[in-house]
Amino acid sequence: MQPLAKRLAKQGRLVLEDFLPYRLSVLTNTISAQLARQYAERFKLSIPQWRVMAVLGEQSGLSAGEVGVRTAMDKVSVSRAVAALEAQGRIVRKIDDADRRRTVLRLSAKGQRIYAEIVPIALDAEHALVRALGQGDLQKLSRLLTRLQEAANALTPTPTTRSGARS
Amino acid sequence: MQPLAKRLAKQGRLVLEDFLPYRLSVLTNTISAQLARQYAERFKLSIPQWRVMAVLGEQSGLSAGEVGVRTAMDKVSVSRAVAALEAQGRIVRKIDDADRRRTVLRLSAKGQRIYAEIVPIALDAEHALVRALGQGDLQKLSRLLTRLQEAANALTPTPTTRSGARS
DNA sequence: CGCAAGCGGTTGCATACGTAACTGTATAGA
DNA sequence: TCTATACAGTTACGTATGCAACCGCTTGCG
Repeated sequence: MQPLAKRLAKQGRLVLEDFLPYRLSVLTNTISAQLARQYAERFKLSIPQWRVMAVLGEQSGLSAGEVGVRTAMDKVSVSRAVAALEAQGRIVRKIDDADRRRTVLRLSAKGQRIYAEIVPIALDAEHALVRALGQGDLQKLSRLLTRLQEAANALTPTPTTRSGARS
Repeated sequence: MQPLAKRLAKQGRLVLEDFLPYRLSVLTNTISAQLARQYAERFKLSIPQWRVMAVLGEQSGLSAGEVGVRTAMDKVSVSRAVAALEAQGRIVRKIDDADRRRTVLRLSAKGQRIYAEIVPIALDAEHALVRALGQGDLQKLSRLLTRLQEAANALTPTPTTRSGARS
């Protein structure tokens, strides 16, 4: 950690510590590990499960596929998270009558209570991260992340549903 | 994706798409998956292995523990990556005479050739990401990431060696 | 010395994850 | 209507990953 350094790889040489993908990876992992620990300890929730609850808390009645799109998770991850959440009695699954391949997902009453507990924790965590940034910095960060994500998407061969990930 | 949105979670509600840890996670995963694919296809290298080579290419003769610090990987990951790289004939392991618990690591000639091939690819990938950003944006991004990393470190209970991660 | 405690590194085990194959349902076209 | 194809979601399988126990070596202290 240099005090006021360039911190982006320079011509020709590659210094891992300054390499953007590496820095993003370490940062993300630090944050995700921290959040995962909290969710797991307090609610026995994995990050995929937490993501599913997060989208269902905002918009109820989505199908598994729609959840996948909104959480950037592949369908297998969604399927597993949904199965676990259902086993815990936190969500309810119902086969769509109009199309019996689809299942419609909702938070149960219990799931809603947990959701209500988790949201402030998540927002606090986010706040703790951005506390050190000014208001202008925050918007700048947001814009930069959007641009980087677009650039990253442009690199991937199949810009179909992206998958995996943490947080 | 809103055209010019706030994109950071607002008071009370939690919109996953705007939640900073989530956005970072998706971004990192997109990038890491892309890099991992390239390394794997062209060099049969995993990201942990690539990281080990990256630090040894910059500074030869480190111990496994030192590699761990510089790559933000835990010692198990380092151990496995080193074992694989040695099996591929890309690095050389030598027991330290002064302290026979330690092993000193170096790239082999073959390893150095591969390293020389990979560095420009990695830098190109980084360049493709930041291409859309201006020079000022780049420095801003770098500073923001540094601040966020510091904030994230402050949250973790044991600020000892951080682990895991991709890229 | 001799032994307890600590450190560098590895291995075993249990879990998480992604890819691909599979089940059941819907649908377009002959 | 019958059949081929596509789609939603699940299961199976191989690999990767983290934690904890472990092995050998070193060192501090009696």
